[in-house]
Amino acid sequence: MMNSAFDQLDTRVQKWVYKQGWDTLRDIQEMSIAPILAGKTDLVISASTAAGKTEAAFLPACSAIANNKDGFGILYISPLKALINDQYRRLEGLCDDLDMTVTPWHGDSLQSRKKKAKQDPEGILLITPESLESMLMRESGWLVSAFENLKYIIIDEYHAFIGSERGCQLQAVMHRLECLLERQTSPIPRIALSATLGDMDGVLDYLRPSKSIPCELIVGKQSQSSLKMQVRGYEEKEPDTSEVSDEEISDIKTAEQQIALDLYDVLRGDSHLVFANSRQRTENFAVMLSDLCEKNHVPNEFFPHHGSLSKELRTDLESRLQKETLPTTAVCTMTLELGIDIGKVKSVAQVTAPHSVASLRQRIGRSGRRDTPAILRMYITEKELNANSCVGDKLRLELLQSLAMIRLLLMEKWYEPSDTHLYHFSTLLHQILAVIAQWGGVRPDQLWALLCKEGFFGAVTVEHFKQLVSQMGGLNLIIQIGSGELVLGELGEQLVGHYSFYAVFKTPEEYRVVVEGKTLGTLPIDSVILPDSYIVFGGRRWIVLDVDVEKKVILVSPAKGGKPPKFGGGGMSVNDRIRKEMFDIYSSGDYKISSNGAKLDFLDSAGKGLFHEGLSFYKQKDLKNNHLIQQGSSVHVIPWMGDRIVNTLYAMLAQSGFDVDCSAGVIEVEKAQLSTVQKALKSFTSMSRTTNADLAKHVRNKIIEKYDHLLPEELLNLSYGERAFDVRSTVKWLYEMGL
DNA sequence: GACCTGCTGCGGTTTG
Repeated sequence: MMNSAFDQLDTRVQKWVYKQGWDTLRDIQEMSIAPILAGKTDLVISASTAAGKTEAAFLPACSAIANNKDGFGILYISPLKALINDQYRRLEGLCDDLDMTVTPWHGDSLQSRKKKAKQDPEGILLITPESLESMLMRESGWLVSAFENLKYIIIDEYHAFIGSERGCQLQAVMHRLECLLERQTSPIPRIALSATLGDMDGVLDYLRPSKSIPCELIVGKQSQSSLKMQVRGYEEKEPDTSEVSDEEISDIKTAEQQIALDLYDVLRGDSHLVFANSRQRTENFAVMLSDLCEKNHVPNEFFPHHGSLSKELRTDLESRLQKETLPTTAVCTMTLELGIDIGKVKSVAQVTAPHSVASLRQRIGRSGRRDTPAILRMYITEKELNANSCVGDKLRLELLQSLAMIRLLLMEKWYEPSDTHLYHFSTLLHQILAVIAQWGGVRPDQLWALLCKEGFFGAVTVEHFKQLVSQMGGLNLIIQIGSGELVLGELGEQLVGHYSFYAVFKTPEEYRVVVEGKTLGTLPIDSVILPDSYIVFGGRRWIVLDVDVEKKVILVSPAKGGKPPKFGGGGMSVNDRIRKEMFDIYSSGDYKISSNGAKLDFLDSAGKGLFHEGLSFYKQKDLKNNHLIQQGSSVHVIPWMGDRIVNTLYAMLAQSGFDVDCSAGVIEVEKAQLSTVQKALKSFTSMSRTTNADLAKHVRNKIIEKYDHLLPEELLNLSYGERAFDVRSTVKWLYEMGL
């Protein structure tokens, strides 16, 4: 371990490292020491889970503040309360040895601990962006003294912030803090810890848009651990009700039931994760697998885990996984994708195509124990074909997308870049209110300089800003007083005064699901649940006793039967690169992965059958050369491009009066002739002066972010248009297609 | 055809 970087650490930190029994530091830990101790640059540390990012940041940062006396030396910001609690436990030992205080500070942390830290701020503060926002708004005077010796800001799970509303708020809050502490000329170094990211340059720009100090990048070596993988195909049969009796029908298994049987056989007896993509499917698989345990008279080891389940149910399952004493399979959504400490599991199963390549990678990373390979099993269902099958089914698009994502991950090492060019006017409105609340009154030019000029609402022009401020005046959110300063209006006071103000993202209204006084979790208010109906929730079956609309409570009692409720949710977006890869696979007729000159096959025989069905339809229609085909009375447009371009084509066709439908990247134009649609598409090439906002004018529901309903129509069209459409790329594509 | 995250101050009850 003797090397110069390690020698620069505080001796007590060195001793702590020896005490852990580590013979060497990991590569990222070693590389981080010099730049962090120098403290002249920002830093992005990018590596996969369990590569030691936390220590890479904290070993040198703690060394640098080891002799600080007054005030917090390190401000650590995390997107999750659970992660703050995990990190507190991880840092306790090291900080004990340094005689340094660590204070976890979020909505659920102890009042006593917060009080102590307020009287004697010292060492490390672990906090959420929302709690930091509340400190800025309510205690900015105290902040100035508590942070007077602040040396570092460490941001954990940085990829979770990039491009989102919370990311916007985080940047604004960090910048406001730097201004409050008058540190513009000696900026506080920001250290961002992140999973492997798609677009590194974008990430470096995003961390400090003003670029007042440079940003360095440290990337961990890709882990060499091997991966065992199989994709399995299933066909959903249409039951032929004419020739079989009712009894026989009940014997026919749906594809999901068959998948549950296969999962039961292969997973029972060890610990695994099953990612099922939606809360409804998660509940369904958890209960099917539990039923199989009951039927076979063995103890249940399959449990659901998702964001609508109560904290208690979730932590029980997390700690059961962590203990590693009982075989445990969690059927889960992205709640177990990253962050929380559950140790490693033997294998990961993915039911239906993953939402993104980035998330597929995170999921695989959860599997594989010491010296054993990671194992991924993917279960894909396609519908049995008949005379009425749609083009998407005939092309076997879900299977094809899964194959494309696996190839992009393993062969190209490609992940989706985050979208950092959105407007986020909703968050800007929030920040205007927050800054006014912090200072009491602010001049419009000061607001503009603080929030927009420095760059994190960079796409916002002075004109946009004026429009927004005047709209806010009209709505009585703010008032301009004689001195020209803006202060809170009546509605503004109301919003800012309620505790729900601090979070900048939108949350739907929910019912609580309660059994005998114990809360199992929540359901969205628009899911229709009636008394006496049967539901599946938390992996068990219930009958609904009562629905209290006033108190928003659903009372349940154990029962047999029932189905998982719908949880609702928005749409998803597939990137151009994935659709192009899908096109390439069918064009070459080969989905296999090349490795050292060999072709690796990873598809089971049923999956191969489905693949060849899709491929033969592709060839029959010559889709390599035709992006438009006539099927009966409908014309199908198949661009093999991402959802932004598909949405744009869809909107253009709809506004030209066509009857259109869209699914999985295929647009169906009903009751139309090929030549008519072709002519229409050709005419769109002259639409390059149409803006994304123009297309958004015709969209009915554009309310996506928390304060969208308070925005002027023009700004709402702008932000929705940029999110959903891409006219320029669409016109370019139309030209390239020779249209 | 989707998923996830967070916030206050105070009043009540339980525990040491």
